Amino acid sequence: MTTGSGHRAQRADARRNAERLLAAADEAFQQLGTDAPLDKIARDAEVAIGTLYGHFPDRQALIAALLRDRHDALFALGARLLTESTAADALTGWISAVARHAATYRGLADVIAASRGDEASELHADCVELETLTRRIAARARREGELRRGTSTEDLVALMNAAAWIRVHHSPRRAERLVAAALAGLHPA
Amino acid sequence: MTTGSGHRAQRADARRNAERLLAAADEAFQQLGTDAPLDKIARDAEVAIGTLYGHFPDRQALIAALLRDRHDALFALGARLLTESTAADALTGWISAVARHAATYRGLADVIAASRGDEASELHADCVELETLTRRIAARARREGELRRGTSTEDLVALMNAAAWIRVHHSPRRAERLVAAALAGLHPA
DNA sequence: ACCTGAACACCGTTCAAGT
DNA sequence: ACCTGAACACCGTTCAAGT
Repeated sequence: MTTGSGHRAQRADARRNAERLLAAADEAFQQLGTDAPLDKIARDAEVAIGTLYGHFPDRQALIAALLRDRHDALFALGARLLTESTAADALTGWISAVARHAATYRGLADVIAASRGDEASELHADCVELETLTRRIAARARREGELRRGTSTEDLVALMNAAAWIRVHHSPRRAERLVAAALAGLHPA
Repeated sequence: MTTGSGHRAQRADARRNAERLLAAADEAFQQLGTDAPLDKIARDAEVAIGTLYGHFPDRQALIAALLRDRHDALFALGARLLTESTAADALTGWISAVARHAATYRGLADVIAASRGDEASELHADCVELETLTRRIAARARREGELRRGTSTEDLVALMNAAAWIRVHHSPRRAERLVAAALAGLHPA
């Protein structure tokens, strides 16, 4: 207890390290994909490798921390689409937005797909939230005659992930064309 | 020259090693995906790691050798579809067959997509052949009013790869439903 | 002509020792 | 409370030495 300033100094230092690590990780993932070497990230952040593990117990934790803000923005967009757009616009807008998000880093679509089935993953809660929003947006589209009855939530999740994969491995344009074609094919008309 | 039997014995041995390596690689790729450890493959084949590199200079060479037979069968199917099926059946049959093929190993869709743009890849020639068949099957479908005019060969290649990705990361059923939806959406009607 | 395995580099992960 | 980096295991790749 004495002064407390020692504690504050420590925490500020730790916080600074965490931020440097996140910045380095973002750049590494952007350049090399989600399986970029962790020791390179530590080196770029100018901290020891043990410090990285101290802040982020595994690669997933690092990815989850980096996606935190993006996910919050994405979920806010989903809520807005549900109330402020037509059912059709909400559906196409949501699928595109999630596909764009899951293409933030090469390999992210694979990580997200793997987290869906893995309760222990630090991304699992985000996947559940994402699926819930997809379900609600899909339900509205179905109710208003914009989506075929047989189409499941997981069909749409698969479409979003596949579109993200195409964005990375082919091009954003191809991805958008596939989404447009698939949604046209899933129309009840 | 002497007897020649020495040479034959050597070659038989080398051939046997190559076959053991291919069998081990097939099993490893099937279980662990295309980035399975090469030293595990050598160990399972009961040869030294140097022997693996002697036969297959890199991972791509190993994958290419394993796909050789499958690719030949796939190309034969493509040729058959062009002559022995309706334009519509040829298109759906081809897309499904390639998607199923590219999902043989986890990670194979990524390898194939990467080989498309890489002339140095040992799989590049196969990718070109695959694209040529896709182009011809698509051209016929377009001519016979089964495929929208704006649809490019690469759109279809992207669809096949994405379907393969979904087969692996979601399920074959989702993949088939996406292909059906996308092709419906790409119909001119 | 082919095989072997030691050697080196690289990366993930832990932990005893420091402040 | 946090940081450090040595230590170990694992994997990719090469190559000198063997047959």
